[in-house]
Amino acid sequence: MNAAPAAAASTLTGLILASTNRQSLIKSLLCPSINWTPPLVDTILKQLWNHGPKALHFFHILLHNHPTYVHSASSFDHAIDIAARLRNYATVFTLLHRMRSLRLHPTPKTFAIIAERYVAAGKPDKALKIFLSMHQHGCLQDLHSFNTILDVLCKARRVEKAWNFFKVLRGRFRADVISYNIIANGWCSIKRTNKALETLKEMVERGLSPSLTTYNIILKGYFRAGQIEEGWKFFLEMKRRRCEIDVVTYTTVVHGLGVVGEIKRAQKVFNEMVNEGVLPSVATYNALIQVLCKKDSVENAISVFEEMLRKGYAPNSTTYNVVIRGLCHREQMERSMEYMDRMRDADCGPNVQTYNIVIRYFCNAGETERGLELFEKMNSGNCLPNLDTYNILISTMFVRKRSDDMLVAGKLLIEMVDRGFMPRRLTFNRVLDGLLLTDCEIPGKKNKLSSFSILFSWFDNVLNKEVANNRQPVRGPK
DNA sequence: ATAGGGTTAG
Repeated sequence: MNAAPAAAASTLTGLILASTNRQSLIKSLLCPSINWTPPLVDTILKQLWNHGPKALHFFHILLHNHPTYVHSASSFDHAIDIAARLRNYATVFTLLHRMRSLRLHPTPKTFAIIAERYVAAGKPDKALKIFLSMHQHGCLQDLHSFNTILDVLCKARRVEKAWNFFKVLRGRFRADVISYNIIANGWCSIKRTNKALETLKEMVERGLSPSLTTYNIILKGYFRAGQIEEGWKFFLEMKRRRCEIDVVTYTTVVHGLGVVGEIKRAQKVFNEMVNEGVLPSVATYNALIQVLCKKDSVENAISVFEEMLRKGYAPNSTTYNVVIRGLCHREQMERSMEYMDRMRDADCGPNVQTYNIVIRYFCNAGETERGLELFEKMNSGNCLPNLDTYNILISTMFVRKRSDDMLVAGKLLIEMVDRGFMPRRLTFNRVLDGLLLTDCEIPGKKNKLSSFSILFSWFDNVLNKEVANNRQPVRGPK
């Protein structure tokens, strides 16, 4: 997308976030000078990702109140993703049916989204059920969608379930090398390298040949499971057999050696790849920079970062975040702030992960005010806090044992629920206890009691839904 | 959005 629509999207996102009155928001959004297009709507939905209720509100206004604009299938997918993440399944199915009535057919992607959110909510059987019912929604299952559902389960570490499902249906869908790679990678991700090898043995017995991706999966599996020398031998064997090893292979080895502190070997492999005619990618640099930060020195990491710039690479937000984290870790907060500025100059963030890193380090260093300052800054900019941000800040509010901090914790708790984030029950109880104690100790109870009662009403509200006790990482929009 | 390589700290 070029700059103009992106800027227009940010302005509109700001307008939606600032609105408090439904009628006036409708009026602003229906203003005839706004040229609504699917990419514009998609961009706004992505920007509102960490404020799900407002995102859905916006989507519904265009859906129900706009006289001519019709949502695209991709905007529906975003809205369904957001509703599913809020565990608002009634809305998910309403939108799904609405898509069909508008003759916008739900695609395999739509079902992949719903399945992924079910799995993240701890309902893998619902995910399988929605996959098996796809054809009832006018969307045929094929090998592609079969592989997708397997991957969704594996990425959420439900590998056993994926494997059982796979065994039942592999004949019907004519499982291919990609299906097996997905399962093997799943086993590797839970450090069961031997199960991965067994699965691949079965694949070969069924007449399918491993690909370079297959080998890269096993290579990574060894390193991930801490089987460094097995990984190294496997890498040598790949070279000896003249597999066309690629940038992914090298990146895996650089990272794998680096995380166990084998910095010299990692650097040697990094230098070797260029000689072999395989150019490092930004991800390769990120791997090297990260391991230098962790196991060597942040100065050496930064010199690799500078070398990367000299060679004409464009660092991405991961690169910056890795450097910033390294600096924070060495208590060089001011320098990490400089790298945040460089991110802005490069038009590459900072993103919510960047803020979470620096906020966490300020808070852990006892500089609560600076953490809160950054939180205010992201809130007023175009970067909305996520669940991690709230968890970091709320737990920080307990360390100083100050009554004012309890009030901030209460305010943050209300705000996060308002934005569709479900706090853990523990968080709820801590904040309530904190406020209760404060109320007993401090004169001028009146204000405290009123925030207290707001919290109680929220508490009821949330208990009637379903308090999330599981800490599944939530994947962002695609 | 059919598979493999970089992002937290616990």
